[in-house]
Amino acid sequence: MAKREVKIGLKNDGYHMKLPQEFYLREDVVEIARDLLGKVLVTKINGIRTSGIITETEAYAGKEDRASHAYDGRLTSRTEVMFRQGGIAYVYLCYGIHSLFNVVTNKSGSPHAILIRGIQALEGVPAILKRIGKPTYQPNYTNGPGKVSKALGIHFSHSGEDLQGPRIWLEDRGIQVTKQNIEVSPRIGVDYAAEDALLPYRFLMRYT
DNA sequence: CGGCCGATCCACT
DNA sequence: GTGGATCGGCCGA
Repeated sequence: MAKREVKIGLKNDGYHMKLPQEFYLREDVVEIARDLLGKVLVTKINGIRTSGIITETEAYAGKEDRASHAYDGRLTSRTEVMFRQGGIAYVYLCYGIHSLFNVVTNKSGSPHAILIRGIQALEGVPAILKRIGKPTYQPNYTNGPGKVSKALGIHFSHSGEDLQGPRIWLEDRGIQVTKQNIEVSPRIGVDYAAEDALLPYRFLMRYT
């Protein structure tokens, strides 16, 4: 088998297994953030299919989490997406330049989300390289949240997209990630969140 | 309205 | 290690 284009499931896109809605509806956003390591984030933007293995995530635990955009129930036209039922994308503009992609989880009214902070490119590498303007792929080209969106063609206008839909979704391709391969740490860039800044809500996949 | 600032990245020293 | 890029969201007046 030369490529990773292996038929391992039959659902929606006819080739791979999309993570089902129930995956996103679970209560514990921290657990889901851990589960997302090793899953595959796929986009088909303007007919171009690109994907990557998720290697880094951060959980944002809703109204009680001072680091979350939805802290204290803050409901605005931007954060409204987080309050919807899990299984959709929350994408917002950061520093005026970067679109940051999040997975919304939990039931309607519980604004939990997971920031995807890193991937390892899997499919559509030429298209990814074209988007990021590099000649050859290096893992550090997709090891930050802004870089993830740039590589996969995700824009903040995609906020609210259904993850069972045709443009952005996640797949399980059977990549095993054991506890030994997971590193846990506090979240990045949330110093403003007081005591919540130290919560161990960041997960990284150790891979060689 | 006006002003501040962010769940970042990269080039440069 | 530092600073500039760059602009929508948010809050206060």
